[in-house]
Amino acid sequence: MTAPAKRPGRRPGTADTRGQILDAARAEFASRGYERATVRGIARVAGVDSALVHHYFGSKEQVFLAALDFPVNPAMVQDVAAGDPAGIGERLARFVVSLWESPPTRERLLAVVRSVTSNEEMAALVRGFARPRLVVPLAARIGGADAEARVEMALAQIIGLAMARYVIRMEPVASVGAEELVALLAPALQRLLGPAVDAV
Amino acid sequence: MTAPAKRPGRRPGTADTRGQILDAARAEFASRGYERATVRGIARVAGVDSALVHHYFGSKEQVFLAALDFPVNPAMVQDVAAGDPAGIGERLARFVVSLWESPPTRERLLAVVRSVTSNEEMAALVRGFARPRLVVPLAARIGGADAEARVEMALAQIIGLAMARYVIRMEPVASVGAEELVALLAPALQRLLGPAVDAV
DNA sequence: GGCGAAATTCATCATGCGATGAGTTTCGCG
DNA sequence: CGCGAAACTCATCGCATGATGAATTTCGCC
Repeated sequence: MTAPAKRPGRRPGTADTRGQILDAARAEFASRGYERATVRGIARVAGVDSALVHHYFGSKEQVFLAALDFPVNPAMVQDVAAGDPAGIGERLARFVVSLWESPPTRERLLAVVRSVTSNEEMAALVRGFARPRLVVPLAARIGGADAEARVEMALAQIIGLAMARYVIRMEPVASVGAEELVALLAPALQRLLGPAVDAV
Repeated sequence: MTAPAKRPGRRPGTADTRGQILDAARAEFASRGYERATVRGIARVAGVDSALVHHYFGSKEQVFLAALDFPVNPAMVQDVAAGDPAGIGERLARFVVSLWESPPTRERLLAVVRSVTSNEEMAALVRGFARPRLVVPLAARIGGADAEARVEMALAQIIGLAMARYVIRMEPVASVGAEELVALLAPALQRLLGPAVDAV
């Protein structure tokens, strides 16, 4: 009645076990970060022996990389950058919030955020991704002397919001709905990225 | 010439060994985060047997807490909140940058940031600190309907900047000087916390 | 229907960790 | 100067981890 007496050897039928392992890995890495997640834990969640994880992926690090499989392609960033500069904050906010509110993407992003703080390789990976793929294109689009720095401030706003909402879970931002989130983020981003407003 | 042949037993003279252990712990926790830092590593840096760390502090967690000893007192926040609302962004930016540019404080903050992502207890600690000590007082001061949410966006901007600059080390913000940092941060914070400007 | 390849588990290793208890040396009070 | 307490190391335990290699079962092709 309980455990179906798991015997060694191939299981009958066709199940996407590899996929289940990846799902389990994503969940574990997202909720614990790279260091704290364990191959055995992933195997347990996937309902599988830990050696099978090694069989498919070789090492913990490779499971991690396979589980990430990053879902932001350059065209999306182009779509955000193009169009009316007066709406760039809103478009970027909507894009970011939609990424975070989609569970599979959120898991990947959380895994990255949770791992980047204690893993220099992860930091290097993010660094190598962010600058050419996000900072430079967006900065080119908005123009101005300190364009890159302003784009990075916008990125910082986004990263920090993710930390506050999903990692630290600070109230009230942890609980507001997606639409209110956009309403909060959009103006902040707009002021960083939009045409000069000469405020202060 | 090499190692002075360390024997067991109390060492002659008076050395602040406990303090050295705390320094080593701060350095280790700051650069690796809670999970990755090890009691043995701390002991090695302090030039001491790992059992001595346990002798003084009992457990790894208690070393961590002792190494933190948080240096932000409520009066500082009051100083930032008080005064001309038109200057609150600048005052807060200067305060934050001065914290991060002071090495001992930076180590403590980095330890927190590096640990909060993979340690729910740490997250709870930050949550319990941020809301009553920072969010509520500042929100009360600036007023308005969504004051708390706006304060948290400002906090998010600060947290995210710390991540970008010190953890991920994204260029250019990783390398700009303190004064330029203030110049970048101040307007962003001002727009979040200052009197309504009705932009967008 | 046989056979190689793929899928799966089992048993096991070496390593590094946090922690503990016992032993040794020095300090400082009386 | 004696003696208890404090500072310090050593040896060791038990545990969890990542990893490996051999054994077992099923699949799918010829």
